[in-house]
Amino acid sequence: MPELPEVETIVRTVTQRLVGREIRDARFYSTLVLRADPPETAKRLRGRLIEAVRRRGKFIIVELSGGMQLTIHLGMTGKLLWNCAPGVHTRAVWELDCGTLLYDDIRQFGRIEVCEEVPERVARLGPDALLVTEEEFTHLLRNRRGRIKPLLLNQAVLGGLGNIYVDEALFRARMHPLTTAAQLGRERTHRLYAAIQEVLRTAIECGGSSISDYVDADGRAGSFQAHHQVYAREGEPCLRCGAPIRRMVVAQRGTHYCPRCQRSR
DNA sequence: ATCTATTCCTGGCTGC
DNA sequence: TGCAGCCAGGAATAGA
Repeated sequence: MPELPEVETIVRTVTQRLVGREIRDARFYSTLVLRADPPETAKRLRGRLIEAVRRRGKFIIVELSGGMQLTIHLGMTGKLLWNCAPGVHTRAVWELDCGTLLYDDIRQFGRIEVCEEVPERVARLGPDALLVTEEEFTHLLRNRRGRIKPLLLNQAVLGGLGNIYVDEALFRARMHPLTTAAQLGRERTHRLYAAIQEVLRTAIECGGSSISDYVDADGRAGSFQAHHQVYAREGEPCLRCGAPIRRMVVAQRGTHYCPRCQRSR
């Protein structure tokens, strides 16, 4: 499941290879992923130079000459692969002057957009979880009556966190997933902010988490799953106190926490 | 504003 | 071995 650290890893893997290169041709095989006309979209890309590759939240944004933007969201099972052979799950191919970039996506929850304006779904994003300052973060939580886990998953509030990293950050902050955001004081807000930053930075250093089949553009798996302390550890002992990790459903997501360490509501 | 349920998808797993 | 049924979840959407 690609979240911020996985997307960041992919962007870092492909940036140097792509910037300055030309898109010679593009092909799209799925109108679930590309909700537009494939030949027309390919035509808009042909001959463009890649000026920059950026990440915003979980989006990959490829800036092209002439103000065109290629925006990719990996959904649940999307992958960008460099110089790989296409397979049954290949949904898009970009032929560059120096190699081939593939978009593979088993479940097709991912989306590809090509347009000159910032796509609506990118414009709606809150501040990036990796770049947000503690002051901004404090402000985001203020006057929120909702519970902390759904709030952190809300991309319009904070961009980039997904289910795994929210659970891991809440554990490290020793905060219960159902804690009301507005009732956090300065101390607990600081603890949560620090936990999010720590989890994201360590996960990026590890090249992300490979839970099901995530790999970066060179096919390398991440290793942060070895550092998971609660995610997918239901029934296993808490690494801090030994109590069995519990699982419940919050915001329709599997939510993993230690009932002893994460008591504060 | 905030909540819940539903939809989109397919591979992998469970249980008969 | 086969197969039905269920589960995983990011994000949009509808409705309460």
